[in-house]
Order: sequence, then C-alpha cells, then structure tokens
Amino acid sequence: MIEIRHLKTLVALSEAGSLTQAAERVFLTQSALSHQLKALEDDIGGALFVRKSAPLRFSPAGERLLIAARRVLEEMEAAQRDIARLAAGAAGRLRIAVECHSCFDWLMPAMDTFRGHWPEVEMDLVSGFHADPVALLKRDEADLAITSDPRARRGVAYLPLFQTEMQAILARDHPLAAKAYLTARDFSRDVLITYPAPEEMFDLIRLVLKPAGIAFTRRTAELTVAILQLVASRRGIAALPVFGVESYLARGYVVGRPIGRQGFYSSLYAAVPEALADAAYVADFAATVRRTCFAHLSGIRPLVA
Amino acid sequence: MIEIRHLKTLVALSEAGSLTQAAERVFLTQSALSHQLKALEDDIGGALFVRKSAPLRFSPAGERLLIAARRVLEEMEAAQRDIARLAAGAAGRLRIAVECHSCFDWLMPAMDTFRGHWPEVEMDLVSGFHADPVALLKRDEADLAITSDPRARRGVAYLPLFQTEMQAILARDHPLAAKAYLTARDFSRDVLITYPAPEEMFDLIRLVLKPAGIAFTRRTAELTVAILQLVASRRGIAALPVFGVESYLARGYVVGRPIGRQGFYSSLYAAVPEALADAAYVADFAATVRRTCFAHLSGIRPLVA
DNA sequence: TTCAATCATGAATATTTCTCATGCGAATAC
DNA sequence: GTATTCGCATGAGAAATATTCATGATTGAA
Repeated sequence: MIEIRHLKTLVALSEAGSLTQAAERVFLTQSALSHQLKALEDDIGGALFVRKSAPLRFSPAGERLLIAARRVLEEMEAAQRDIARLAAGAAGRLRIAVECHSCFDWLMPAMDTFRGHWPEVEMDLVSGFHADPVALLKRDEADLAITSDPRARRGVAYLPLFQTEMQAILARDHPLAAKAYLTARDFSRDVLITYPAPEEMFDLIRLVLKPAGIAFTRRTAELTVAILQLVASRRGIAALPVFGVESYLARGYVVGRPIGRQGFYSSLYAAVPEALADAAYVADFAATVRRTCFAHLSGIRPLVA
Repeated sequence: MIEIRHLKTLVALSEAGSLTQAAERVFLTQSALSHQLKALEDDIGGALFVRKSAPLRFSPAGERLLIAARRVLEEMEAAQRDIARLAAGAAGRLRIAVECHSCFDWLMPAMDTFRGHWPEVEMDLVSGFHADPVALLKRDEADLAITSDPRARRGVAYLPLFQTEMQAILARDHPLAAKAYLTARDFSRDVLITYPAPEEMFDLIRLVLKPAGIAFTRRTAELTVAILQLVASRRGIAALPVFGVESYLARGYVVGRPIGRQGFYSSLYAAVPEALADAAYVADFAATVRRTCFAHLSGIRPLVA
C-alpha cells in the first residue's frame, strides 16, 4: 500500500539526487529508504528509478508517481494549513529582519509562496542593516529574524531552517585551488573578502578562525558580484554559501573549495519571540522556507534542533 | 503523521455514516478505526467529527480534511492506473453481460467512469437476456459477466464486487409489514413477484426458499416500477436490492423489511475468463465498480473473496 | 428495563518499519 | 594495482506502530 511517507521519500529523492542525501532530508537512514523503495517497487510491480545512473533518473512509472506525490503533498499541506487557520483564527503580522546578505536569494521566493498561503498575514522586511537583528525582536521592531547564531536568549525561540554549505571561493588559478579542501590555516595566507558587517556575524570567523586563533586580514564589498569580482582578480578569497554562487561556479568564473575535510556548514534559524512561536502562521513560515529551499537550493541540508 | 490509510478511513466514514460500518469497508475492526481517528485528531489537534450525532457530522476541520482525502485518493488512483497502463500496454475489449435487472442502476454510472479512465478500452453491453451469462464467456460472446453465483467453473475467475441487501418489499398495510423482519416461511403466505427469469437466477429462491423447502407462487413483471406497482396494490410481495428501491421506500410508496434476523445479502461478482483476470483494465473495472457503488449506493457492504 | 447498537479504552499481539552491521560494485586517488 | 570513497542492497534484530481482543460506557428504542 502506497503511503504518504513513500511519496515524501520520492520527492526527497528527486530533490536530493541520491538515496543517501534523500535519507538525510527525511530523517531516516539510507537503509530505510532502500527498503522503502524496494517495497514501493514491489507494490507497483516495476522499477521507479534507474540505479547507478548519475544524475539519478526516474523510470516513466517513477515520473508519474512523482507527479502524483507532488500534487498529493501539496494538497495535504494546504489542508493542514487550512485546518490550522481554522483553529487559530489566523491574522497576524510578520516583520522580518535579515542579517545574512545571501539570504535574500531564497527569502524572496519563500515570502512569495507564504504570501499566497496566508494573504491575511501582513508581511514586511525590516529595512536597514542591523548588527544584532535578534535584538529587534525585543524592541518589538521585528517579529522574526533570520540568524545563524542560536544562542539562548530570554523570550526568544529559534526555529531551525536549514544548513548551507559555505565554500571558499577562489580565483581559478589561485594556488589554494589546487587543494581538495581548505583548512582554517589557509585563510591567513590571503585577504578575506566579506560583506561589510561585524566579525561576529560571520560564522566562518566566529566558529572557525577565531577559535583556531588564525590571524587574517579582511576587506569588504557590498554586493556578491563585487566580492566575486575581487576574488576573480586575485585580491583575496571569500567564503560564501554555495547556493548563492552556483551559477558563477558553473560558468568557471571562480572556483569553490570545501572548508575542512567534511565541508563547513552554516546553520540558519528563524528567531521569534516566544509568544509567537506557537502561532500557526509562524510555524508555517518556517516550514515554507524549508520546503522552498530544499526544492530549489543546492548545497543545503536539514538542520535538526 | 497523516497517512493515506487515514484518508481512506475518513472517506469510508463519510460514506458509511458510522465507525462500525466504515470499519467493515476498510477491512478493519471498529476498534482499529477508533484508535486511528483518535491518533488523527491528536495529530491535527482538534475533533474531526461530532460523536453521537445521527447522522454523523464532520467538524469544519473534518470537512476540510475529507476534501483533501477525496482529492488525494483520486490522484493516487489515477497515478496507479497510469502506471498500470504504462506497464501493460493497455488496449482491450470489454463486452459486459448482465443478468441482474437492478444492476443497470449502478452499472451505467460505473461504466461511464471507467470509460473516462480507459478511453482505449472498447466497451459494450451484450444485449438480450441470458439465462447463463457466464456461459457467454466460454463462447467468447462476452468478456465479463455480472453474476451472483460464483460457483467454480473451468477457466472462469470471479472478482468480488460487493454485497447488497435484499429486502422484502411490501404494501404499507400488508400484514407482514408489522414484523421487524421476515423469515423464509413468510414467503409462502403471499405471491412472490419477480423479474421474469429462471428460478435459479434469484438468490432468494436459490439460497433461501429452495434449501428451506418453502413452497411459493410466483408472478413476474418486467420492470421495477411494475413490480412495485403490483406490491403496492397488494398482489404480492417482492424481494429487491434496497439501493434500487430506496426512493420509493423513502416516499413511503411501499415498505422494506429485512429478510432474516441479520438481513439477507446477495453477493455480486464479475466473472471473467481466467486469461483476462490479470489484465490491468479488468482489475480496474472491478475496482471502479466497487468505488462508485460504495460512494453512491446504500445498503451495500464489502465482499471479500 | 432490557436489548441492541455505537463508540472508547487498555492491554496484548501482530505487523510494519527502521537501524545496524556488512557486503558489493564502481569510480577515483595514489 | 591497490587502497579509498561513495552509493546502494540486504538480512537480522530492535523499535515503533497498528490492529485486535475483551470489555465498559452511553444512548435510543422496544
């Protein structure tokens, strides 16, 4: 019997491109997914996808089931949203503060989707740049802040969004580009190019360079393209989320290298006042962000709690 | 986590009108459904239907989920049909023979639905009346016969459709109408009015009156309305499937009484040549009949094997 | 009141699903 | 050519979940 669980697996598989990564997205082991898909294939009596094909390809039956899966999951989400709305009266306000520059890349589409689901929720972006967006919550200048620093604060709850891989961005012929991955130490060898913001706001600096006691020189640029231009012209190296520079990497304008053996992942959270944390539309905002990001962004993975 | 199983339960509940009967339709116990619905209500955090209300009423959340359930199940069925078609090349012929007069009531809508799903399958009704429709299969004059007599025959497979309650139909002021239910013996007290067909073709006669050695006199009429007219004017009593006479009962034109303490249920099967039994479109025809009948007919229940 | 019908509930059981440990094969690095 | 890594499959055992069984409560009808 095909269950919704199977449909979720199928969609995750199509988005992740491999059993192992899909398993991560549905919070199961690769083994579980293997069993699950086998059962599913037994049920419909045929293969759903072509094994050992990179990139992963679905069989015609798999394609068809995938279409059904997307529709079904969408319908179920809509229903649960409606039910939540029914229960909770709905209506509210969502002033969103963002510190992370690259976040606009995914935030805008997510906000569009969310606006369609909750037309009665008034949404705004809190303009201007803020060194500590979470503080805006307490001053009641924002209702939700995107942050990568979930340190416990009184009255603030953190809803996990996802993790994004940060890669070192180098000129194609940069000496470090010869390495399979960079280490913290490598960042002392060249200028680090970042957005203009306090050091504590960069996960790489806060969580890697500082703890390791690495000295580095920093230079800033406002826009992603400007940073990339500097990198390409050998003025330094940067560390950016892969999803934001994917097209440049694909075109070979610059190259990306993992940071550390396992890669370096930065976590993103939606910080909200505790009072709002239970509101259905707030929970659904986080869910919408996760859904849209996993559907469209590369180099990201789930973030637990 | 809401699963498709839950959606099926919900739809069955809406169609059956009670937990107990819904349980029968999904081949589970009432207890299982009770647990299942409780889990579901815990999940969405609110009631899905109003207990102790006859007829059963859904809560707004229940209504919404029910809508989603219908859509989702339809989508899943369509997907599985498409996949079956993909696998099996499709195309075929379905000449349908029917002995049971009242069957046209549900057969036509079911055929319409089926035609939409399998436009490439050529469907026909085998015209004329046949004392032994199953014999037509062997003579290759039909591909599928609706019958209530699944006795094993070489080369013939029976696909269970459903059981339908046969009630005794009486004039409103008939003496027997005072009884809560009729017994076999009661049928010797008045003329039995049937469609014109051999005795063996009536389940009541074949399975109840004959085995009990009850003598009875019989009179025939071609059409259901004619039979009812005779009943209403006290010329005799009839035994008909409740779904076929529901509107007359509701209007009080005649009354229906169960036959036997538990009621008497006649089983209906689709008989097909064994060679066809595995064809996807044949299996789906049976499934379509079941689905449409359970969705629209009253006084019917599932038939196992 | 008694009977029959419907639903809820806790405990026991059955079934399903998942994880763990491991193996295999292909691609890549050394 | 041998090691290493990656992705997937598989069997067995563990964990989680679903179902049944036995029973009780409640309600409406006779």
